[in-house]
Amino acid sequence: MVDFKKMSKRTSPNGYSYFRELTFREDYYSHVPTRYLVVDTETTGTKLFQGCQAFAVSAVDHKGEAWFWRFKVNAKTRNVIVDRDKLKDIEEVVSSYSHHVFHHGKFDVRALQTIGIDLTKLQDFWLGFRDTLLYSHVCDSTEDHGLKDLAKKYLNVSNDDEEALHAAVIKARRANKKLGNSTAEKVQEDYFLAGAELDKYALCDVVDRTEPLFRMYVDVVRSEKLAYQVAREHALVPLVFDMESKGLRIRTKTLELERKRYERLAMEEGAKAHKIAVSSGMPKDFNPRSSQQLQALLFDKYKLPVGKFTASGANSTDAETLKDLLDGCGETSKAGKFLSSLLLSRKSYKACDYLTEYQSLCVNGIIHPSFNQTGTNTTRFSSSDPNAQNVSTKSDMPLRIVFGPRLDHYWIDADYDNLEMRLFAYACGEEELIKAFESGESVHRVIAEELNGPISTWKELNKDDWKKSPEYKRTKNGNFALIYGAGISRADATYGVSGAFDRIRKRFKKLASFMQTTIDKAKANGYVQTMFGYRLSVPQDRAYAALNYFIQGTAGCVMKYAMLAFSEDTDISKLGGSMVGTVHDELISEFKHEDEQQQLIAANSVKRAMESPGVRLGIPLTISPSVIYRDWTKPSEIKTTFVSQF
DNA sequence: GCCAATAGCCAC
DNA sequence: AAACGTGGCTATTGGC
Repeated sequence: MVDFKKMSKRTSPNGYSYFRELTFREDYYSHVPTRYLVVDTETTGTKLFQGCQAFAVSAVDHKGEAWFWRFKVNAKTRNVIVDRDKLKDIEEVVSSYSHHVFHHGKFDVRALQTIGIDLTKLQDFWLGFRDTLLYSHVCDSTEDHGLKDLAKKYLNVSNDDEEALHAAVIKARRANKKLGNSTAEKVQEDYFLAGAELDKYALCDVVDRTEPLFRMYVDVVRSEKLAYQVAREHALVPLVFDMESKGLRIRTKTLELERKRYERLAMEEGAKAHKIAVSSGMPKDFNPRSSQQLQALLFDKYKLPVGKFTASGANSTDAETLKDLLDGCGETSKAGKFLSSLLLSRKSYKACDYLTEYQSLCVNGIIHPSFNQTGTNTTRFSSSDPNAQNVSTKSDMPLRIVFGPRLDHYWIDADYDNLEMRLFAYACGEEELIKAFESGESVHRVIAEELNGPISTWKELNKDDWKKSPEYKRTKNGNFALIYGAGISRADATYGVSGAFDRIRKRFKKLASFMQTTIDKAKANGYVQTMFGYRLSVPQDRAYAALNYFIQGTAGCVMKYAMLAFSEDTDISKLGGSMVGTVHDELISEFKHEDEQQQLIAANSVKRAMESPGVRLGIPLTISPSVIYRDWTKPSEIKTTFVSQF
């Protein structure tokens, strides 16, 4: 087992000071500053890179003195009409405090930038920055972190103000529409149309909600000794803020060409499917994107055999089911022709939808995904507008091709090698698996041989590439299922070997006992702690997920520390490198193109930064950086020379 | 017109 | 009751 107590030394690996620095800062986050200002903004929408702006600012200070400023909004263009005097006033008040409290401050700081107020320029702004959203996640990672929900739950503040505002906005929208102005998709984005209801609501948010919540959380964090974790989340905010500002370059020409290509394919195949459906007796307005109408055709008209069911008991029409049906009825039958056109058009629609979304969020060739520190139950980031963490890598839909480094720049794209499985093996202390990791042998293969016999006896062994053999692939999936908390039957089915789960537990005894202890702990305490001590509450009715929380949570922590290391690495800052995105175990950073020697320094530095959390844990986390010149689908290998010291 | 539920599918 | 985790986005559908 890893001796987590050893870590209390708070030493920092490879010369990085972030662990020590966070310890120093614990005091900041477990005490209420003597003077502070709570700030909130109201905006014309959430997409601040797409023209949405702040139109109102509310604030209250430690003494209870409150302010409210509001700007006019042009209802036609949705542009905020900025009043210079008010702006000056806001700046004067805000800059007279060294501590600023927000709920989701990253958003408010960005919102204020849209009207020309840049808080990040204030002296030591990020040091005085406090965010109740971050406190909320540290104190209870699983609960809803929305300001209204928290205030209702902990302060018993009603949502009357929001309901009144909502009603007023719906009314105002109708009037606005009559004037010929378009309304936003969501009611919240039209809050600027309301009158006094908005003013009241905005003040409530700071006076009755954020300010008292802040004081409450500081107490909780002090008494439950969570300040270190709060410090870590706060330390990340400026890095994430800069990462979002930087954004990813979109290869706009490729995007448009690909979008058109997928669109054409979607239309063509959709038309074929439609024609067949109508000739089979479906109405002329038959919509192949409707699962209900599909069910009527496939299971009522064609009488195809029912496969699996959806959560609510309907006959599933997902791709897996349709492929099975296609295998069953053959490609030449009417139903078969329909199904193959449908599958292709659906896939193409999907690609087209993604690309259309990217296009709509692209500004001057750059896209700025949000990375949300509190968006998951497990310390992972979530990403939105667009979600940069689910860009298709499929060979028949390689959408990563539309993302790439800026001109005269390259990316260092590095991901951890089998991060979660590795953390699992080391956390268990399972020597044989650890040995496999340290010798570079495939752990999936070790387990595959346990379940299927020696590799030489595998039935469908592909000699050139055993990783493509079904034995290997099934085992890999099974290992993931294990980490995800699968039960016996699901695990066995995924491994494709009956009794697989039990055999693994018998062979790897420490793995079995670690799984059980983790679940027991979660049942007893209501939470598990990652290897770095971040507390993750586990829903009581789903204790089986505890292992996943532990592993995924530890992996999430690894990435967060890696990002801290990246930002304090002097070689990287000398090269002007900056992070542009992360996909859970992958970190993408951008550097200006100079020469090969500098590129090697960049790759080595990224490797050093990303491996440093492993040094701290005593777990060798290996990463292999690659270089990207043109687009995200084409990494080229770079030989690094850096070796982490344990 | 508004909203929530449902289904489907992309990533790790 | 069910038991494979964490997310985000779009389209359809039906209730109010």
